[in-house]
Amino acid sequence: MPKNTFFNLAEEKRNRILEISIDEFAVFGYQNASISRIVEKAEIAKGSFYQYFEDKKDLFKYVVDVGAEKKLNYFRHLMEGMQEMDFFQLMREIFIGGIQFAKENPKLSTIGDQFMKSTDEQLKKEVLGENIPKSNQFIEGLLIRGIAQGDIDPAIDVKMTAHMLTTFTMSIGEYFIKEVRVKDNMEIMALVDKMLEIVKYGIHRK
Amino acid sequence: MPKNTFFNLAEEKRNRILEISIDEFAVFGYQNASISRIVEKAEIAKGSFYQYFEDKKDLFKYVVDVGAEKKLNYFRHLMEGMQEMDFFQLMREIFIGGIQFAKENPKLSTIGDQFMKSTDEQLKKEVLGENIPKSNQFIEGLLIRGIAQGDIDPAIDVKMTAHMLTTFTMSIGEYFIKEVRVKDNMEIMALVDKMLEIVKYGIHRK
Amino acid sequence: MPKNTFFNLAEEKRNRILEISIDEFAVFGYQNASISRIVEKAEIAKGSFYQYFEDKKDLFKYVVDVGAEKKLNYFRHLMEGMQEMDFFQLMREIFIGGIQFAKENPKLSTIGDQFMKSTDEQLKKEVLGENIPKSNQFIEGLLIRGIAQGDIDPAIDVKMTAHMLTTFTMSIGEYFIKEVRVKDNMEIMALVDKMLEIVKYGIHRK
Amino acid sequence: MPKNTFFNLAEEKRNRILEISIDEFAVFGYQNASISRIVEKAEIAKGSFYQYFEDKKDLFKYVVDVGAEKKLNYFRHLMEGMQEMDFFQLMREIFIGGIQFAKENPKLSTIGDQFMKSTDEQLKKEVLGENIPKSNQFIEGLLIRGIAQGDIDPAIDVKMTAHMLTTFTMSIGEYFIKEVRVKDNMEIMALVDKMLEIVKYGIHRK
DNA sequence: CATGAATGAGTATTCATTCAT
DNA sequence: CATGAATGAATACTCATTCAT
Repeated sequence: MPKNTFFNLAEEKRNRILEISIDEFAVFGYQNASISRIVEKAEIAKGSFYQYFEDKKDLFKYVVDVGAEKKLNYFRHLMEGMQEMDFFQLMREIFIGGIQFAKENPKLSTIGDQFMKSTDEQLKKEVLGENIPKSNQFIEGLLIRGIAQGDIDPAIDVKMTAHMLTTFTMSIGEYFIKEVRVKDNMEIMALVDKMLEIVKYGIHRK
Repeated sequence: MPKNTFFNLAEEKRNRILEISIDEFAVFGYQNASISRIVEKAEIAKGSFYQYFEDKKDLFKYVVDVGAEKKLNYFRHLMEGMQEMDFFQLMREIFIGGIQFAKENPKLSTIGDQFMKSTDEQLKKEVLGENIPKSNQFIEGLLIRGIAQGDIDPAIDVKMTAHMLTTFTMSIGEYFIKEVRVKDNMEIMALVDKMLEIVKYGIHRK
Repeated sequence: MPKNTFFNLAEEKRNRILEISIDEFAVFGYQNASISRIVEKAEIAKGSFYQYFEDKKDLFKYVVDVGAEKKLNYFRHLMEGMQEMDFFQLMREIFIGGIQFAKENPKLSTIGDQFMKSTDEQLKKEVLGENIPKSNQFIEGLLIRGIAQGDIDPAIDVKMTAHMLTTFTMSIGEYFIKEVRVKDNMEIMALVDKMLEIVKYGIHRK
Repeated sequence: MPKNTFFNLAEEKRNRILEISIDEFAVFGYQNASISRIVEKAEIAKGSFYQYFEDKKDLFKYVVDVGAEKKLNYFRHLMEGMQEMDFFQLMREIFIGGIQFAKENPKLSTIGDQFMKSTDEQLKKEVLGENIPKSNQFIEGLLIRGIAQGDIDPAIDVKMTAHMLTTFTMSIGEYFIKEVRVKDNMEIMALVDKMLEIVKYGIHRK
């Protein structure tokens, strides 16, 4: 976590540092991001940086947290309506939330994707803390609930299915950014529905 | 490509260098891999390294190639029987081949996965040559063929479905390495078949 | 140009670095000068060096500039009296200025001479900027003026004569350093006047 | 001197090595010339090179010697007619010989010029041997003879005048290569005569 | 006489971090 | 809280030369 000194900063300055850091990590990734470049662009002294953050990792952790926090907001409304929705409606919301977040925060999205895909387990542990929040587990929960409520085939392997869906959920934003470009929301919805059809009924000839 | 000097080396030495390089790239990734560390571990002089390889990228390219070559061997038999198989049988072989490769070559598998997931497009272009072979396209081809042969629902969005399956194909080795540990082959087959069931018929309650 | 950090340094330190760099370039020339040797002698950290200068070329450029600046000072007074002097009086001043500079700044003089004689046109362009100031042209101008004022034989080939005189002007400092050793100024003047006699009337038997 | 092994080589090979070395030194100068590049272009083994030559310097020495030898041939005829010529006729022959050599052997000429201008005294001593044959001395001799024979003003400072003329003799080839381009011999003669006029009668208004 | 692999000290440059003011 | 100079280990890479065969 950043030190108190950082949060005591004038908002304008704090935001400037944050935005520039996001830019840096989005473009260069964690390893190749350069503190020197950041402080130069942000027009703060090198020493000041280390008064705000423990070190490079501390800044990165913060940026990732900000992204996660923002992303969560795209799902907040879910929690409320959750009870009334079945599994596929929920997945629909999750897909849409993920895409929306990626569309509106492409840099944070990129940082998050890159980070999740990285194999630097050491870094992951340090950034996410001990409790690497297996996003798996959330979807696993949904699947179990879906089975209980009779939406989902009880014959599936839950863990594996959760992995399939998680993997895919995570790659979805990237796919929309890279391949689909910015389509209007109607088109996005249509594509999401086609995806869900597949998840639901598979791809075999009906 | 490594220089001839490398291939003229005694096999023992050549393998030592290769193995140590694979270790290095698997642990640190391309950017953070250190030539100094490699030559030290391999007990060769720095200058010697540069008699064998143009530069770091040349070594990496070689390691990736070795991995690709090895992986291909897991699919060679496919090409033959390809005509008689339907889409789902083919996917089954692809999954199994991928898993087998990952099980038997975890480090090379890691290197390949990391590399494919990396966002350093420049590096990709240089390592893979101009024609970055979108693995998407292969599966796209299979899907189109599957539709033509009546195995697959013509209503699907081919591009998107190809992306779903590619994403998953690529994460599958990783999944087995990380989650499933080394199970016996029977169990693996069973799991693969469950996956295919899902791809084929979806997860909804039948 | 060195960075501000360099000019903010304590004068003692700044001079130490400058002197040691001058030594290094004078002895080894640009190509063979070693940053490592410089920082070691100057007892500064390697990283510090790169806080002061962009790179090796930046340091060299600075050293050359310092030399040029110093040399110019030996000619400043010329500009004023220029109007009243004829060509031979001007050349006299130029010779004397060059010799004086070389006598009092032998290392800078060496560096400048070496640099001007070097065949690395790329380096020259980068150090001197696009406008490689052909010293030829200055003397060409003086010759033309001399002809107009009736001091100089209009039958000479101006370009070639300018080249003769320039070449000689440049080698003059070197000559005095190497061959004549440090004589008193009276003797130097006498020699300079003999030179001018030759330039003026040639060496044939009168 | 190259080792005997070099002179035992088939003429074709020996010449190939020589020509390629001349190219290399002409383009890169002594310091930046690369043995690796030479052996590669000449298609000989690295080890073979060191069977022919002691080291890089040994090769350079040889190349310089070859150039000097060739240059000397442009002056051989001089020695015969020397007795009948006066100083200015001799200088004329020397200028013309120098230009001719530079025109017909531009690479060797470049190597020689660069070498003579270099300030690496250590190298000079090693290449030329202890008795650095001051070309000064040759012209000094001519001047003294000229004075004795009544061609030249006895009032001149012989040493200094020799330096002036030497400096100029050496820069003359360069001047013709760089500025005058390949003119026909008539024009060259005319320019040489103008030069000599200046040396003889100076540049003052007659 | 030919070969070419082995060597290792050397190069310029980068970068996160510390520390004194 | 701000500053920016100081640090030094680390990086990829080069090159003339040696040596065993």
